[in-house]
Formats: sequence, C-alpha cells, structure tokens
Amino acid sequence: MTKSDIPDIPREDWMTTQEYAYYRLRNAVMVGAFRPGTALTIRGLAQQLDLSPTPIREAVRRLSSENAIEVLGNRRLKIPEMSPGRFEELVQLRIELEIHAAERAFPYVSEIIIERLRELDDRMDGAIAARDLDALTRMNQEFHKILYCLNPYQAVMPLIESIWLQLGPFQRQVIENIEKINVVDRHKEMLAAMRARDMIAMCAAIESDIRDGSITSGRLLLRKQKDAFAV
Amino acid sequence: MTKSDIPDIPREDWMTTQEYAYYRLRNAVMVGAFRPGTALTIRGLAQQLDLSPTPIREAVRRLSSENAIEVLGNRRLKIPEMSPGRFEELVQLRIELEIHAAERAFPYVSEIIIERLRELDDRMDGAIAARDLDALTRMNQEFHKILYCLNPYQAVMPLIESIWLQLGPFQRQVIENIEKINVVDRHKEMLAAMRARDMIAMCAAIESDIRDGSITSGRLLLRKQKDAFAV
DNA sequence: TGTTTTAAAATGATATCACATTTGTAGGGG
DNA sequence: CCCCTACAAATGTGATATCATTTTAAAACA
Repeated sequence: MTKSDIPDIPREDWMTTQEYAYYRLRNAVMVGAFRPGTALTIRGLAQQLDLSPTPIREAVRRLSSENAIEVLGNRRLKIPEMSPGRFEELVQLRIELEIHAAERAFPYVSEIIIERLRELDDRMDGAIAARDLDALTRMNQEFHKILYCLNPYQAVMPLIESIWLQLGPFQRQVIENIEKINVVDRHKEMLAAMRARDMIAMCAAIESDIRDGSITSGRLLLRKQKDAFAV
Repeated sequence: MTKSDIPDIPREDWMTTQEYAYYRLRNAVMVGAFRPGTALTIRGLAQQLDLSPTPIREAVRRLSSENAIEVLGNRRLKIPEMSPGRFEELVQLRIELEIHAAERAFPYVSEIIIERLRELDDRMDGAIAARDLDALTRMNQEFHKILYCLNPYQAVMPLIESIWLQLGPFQRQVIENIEKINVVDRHKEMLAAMRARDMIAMCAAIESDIRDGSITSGRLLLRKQKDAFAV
C-alpha cells in the first residue's frame, strides 16, 4: 500500500459536514487517491476525516449512486476494479459525452473564455514541471469543465463527471506509469480550433486528448497487469 | 394538487430500509408521481413511508446526486422544473446514450431475448388497454433496459437511468395530455429489426421511439404551458 | 389596508446509542 | 497441515435527541 491519505480540500463556509465529506471523498477518487479494489469503511473514513459516521454515510451513498464506490453484497465498500472491457466502455462514453458537450458549448465560446482557458493551460504546464499530479488532474478536468459548462442548458456535465470518477482510480495508475505527459499539446490544439471558430477541429482535438491520455497507455497498463498476474 | 401518494413497491428481504426508500422514491420519480416543482421534506417523506428520517435522508441524497431531486440553497428539496432548453438537451442525450447502448448490446441479441421482449411488449398492450400508466412506464423502461444490459461491460445504463429520472416527472404530464400512445409500434419495429439482424434499423427504431414519445408531444405541452402562463 | 416585527412551529443537520450482521482469530479436531 | 467451530472485535444500519436555521403565522404598527 502506497499513499492512502485523503487529500485535504478547503471547506467553504456554506458547506454542511456531509457536503464537505462528499467533495473531499469525490476529489480523492477523482485524483486517484484510492487504488482500484481498495476497501473502505464508514467508520474508518470518519476517523480519517475526523467526522462522525452519519455525514460520511451520506457522502458514500452519493458516491455509490455515481458509481464511484461499489457496495458489495455484504454491504462493505470498495473502489471498483478496472477491466479491459470496462475501460474501453468508459473511454468510449467519455468521448461521446464530451464531444456532445463540446458541440453544444461551442456557440458560447468567446475570446474571454479562450483567454481563461489559455491561462489555465499555462498553469498546467507549471504543474507538469512540478510533477504535481493531483493539481494537474484537477486543472485538466477544470479545463474541460469550463468549456462544457458554457452551455446554460446543462444535463451532460454530471454524466461526464460520473465517468471521470470511474476512471480516476485507474487513470492515476496510468499517469504514474507514464514518463511523458502530452495532454497539453491537445489542449493547445483545442484552443487553436476555438480561435479559428472550427468546431470540427475542436471536437477532433478533444477526442485525441481523451484517446492519447487513456487508450494507448491504459491498454498497455492493463496488458502489463494481466501478464504480471499470469506469471 | 392531484395525486401525491407514493406508489408502493415490494420490499425484497435483502433490502435495507435505506434501499427500500431509495427504490420506492426512485420509482415514484420515474413514473412521475411527483409533478415538476413539487416541494419535498425529509420528515414528510419519512411519515408517508412510515420510516425514520435517517434512511430517507440517505435515499434523497442519492437521488439528488442522480439529479432526480434538486437541493436548493436553503437545503430544501424539490423536483426540478422543466424548461424547453433542458427538455431538448435531455431528449438528445437520451437518444445518444440509448443508441450507444443498443449498438453495444446488439451482438448479444438472441432469439430467446427477442422472445422475452416480445412477451413484455404484449403485456404493455394490456397496460395500455387498462390505461395503467405506471405499469406502462415501468414496462417500457424494462423493455429498453433488458436490451441495453445484454452488454456485460456496462457503464452506460446508470447514465440512461439518470436521464429517465430527470424526464420522469415531466413525461408523466406529457402522457396524461396525449390520447393516443404509439410507443408500441416502435417496439415492434425494434423487434423486427433484431430478427433481421439489422442494427441500423434497430437503432433508427429506438431513435424514433424516443422522439415520438418525447419531442413532439413534449414540445407541444411546453408551448401550451408557456402560453397559459403568458395569459 | 399593507408592512414590519416577533414568536412559534417545522425542518435540516449531525452526534450518539443500540442492535444485527459480518469479519477476524484463536483453539480444537480431523 | 488443513478445516471447522466459537468467541471477540469491527462494521453497517437505523432510531432518537439536540441544535441551528428556516419557514410560517400572528400580532403590532404605520
């Protein structure tokens, strides 16, 4: 077992205890603080977060409804395992949903937004240099989220975040096993396409972004794990 | 206020109280037992279901994470309102997600499955004759679900069900305002396409099924409500 | 009559406790 | 050495009580 600590997040004053627990656990899953297959207990989490079990229970239930945490038949909790079939399905869904979201957001893209995204992308370069994977993951997701949420009639973002949650624990392993991070190039492609008002190119860049970050390296890791298991 | 009673569902012995509350409330939302905009209270639901507030709270939290129930800033709960923009977005998502699911399920379609679906479709004819809208809604969803869940690597079904939950309260109003129900024809088209091993035709029938049941009548109702409000 | 103030009721949030189930472990038997 | 049983610890579940906040209603005032 490597790092098992749950990353802290700022607790805004409007948050109830349950919401704080929810967002903190959610962030932990997103950035891959829990390895796939990790067993969780309500009391254990309550102790780690220094809260009573009640709000933890509610937070965990929410995450289980978003398929971020699996509830087993004996009512124990665990982070779902990843399999090649599930991985392919999740990545394919990510692509379809994010392209859908991007198409619907495209008419709302403005110069101001492009500039905001460019600044965020610059900060991501800093996170890469510092090898701060948590911050990189968060900023990468924020980058996509800012774009998708431009569309005011929003129903797809929660679905995308559910997929992100399910990919998070595995994605972390993928990132840790990869030396070169090439997400940012695709982000710059996206920005260039936005400036050129070229929706097709923007969506193509998004698809490449997701594929590059997931498929190739993910498939490799799954194959490696399988081989290791076979030996 | 018309019917506000929460439809009963059988409580399986493996269910915890929280799960029973969750499935019962979820079913109520799905079949449109709550009108859009309905205010809910934890204690009120607890009283209606004859349970203590704790499991109700957990069930409600799960449903809020699935966007079936809205949590307002003052922590009160309500069934989300429907707007033309949100409606179009939800229906478009339904189409994309269900076509995705159907494509991935298609290789697993067998004669036995087709026969099972045909039987279910026959029972839906009975529900239409009896004008049992709750049963019709449930069976219609089960029809689609059986198909989509043929694919063992399943990640899309929870997303589809989240969309169903969000359309449920409004869809009920649509159905109530429609005299002729033509869902079943499309189901028979789907079955015919499956027998002919024609995936394209099957997906086309699904898209028509969703569009027929939603877009036309839904748009009409929203326009009617808007006009009524304007007057 | 309409608006503001104030008190009471209702509601949400959460800690705690009691109970049932499950897990882990030590001891005994094969 | 392996498997089964028994007991203890840990865990999930759900009811209840308490507190803070919000809503509702009434009363007071302009």
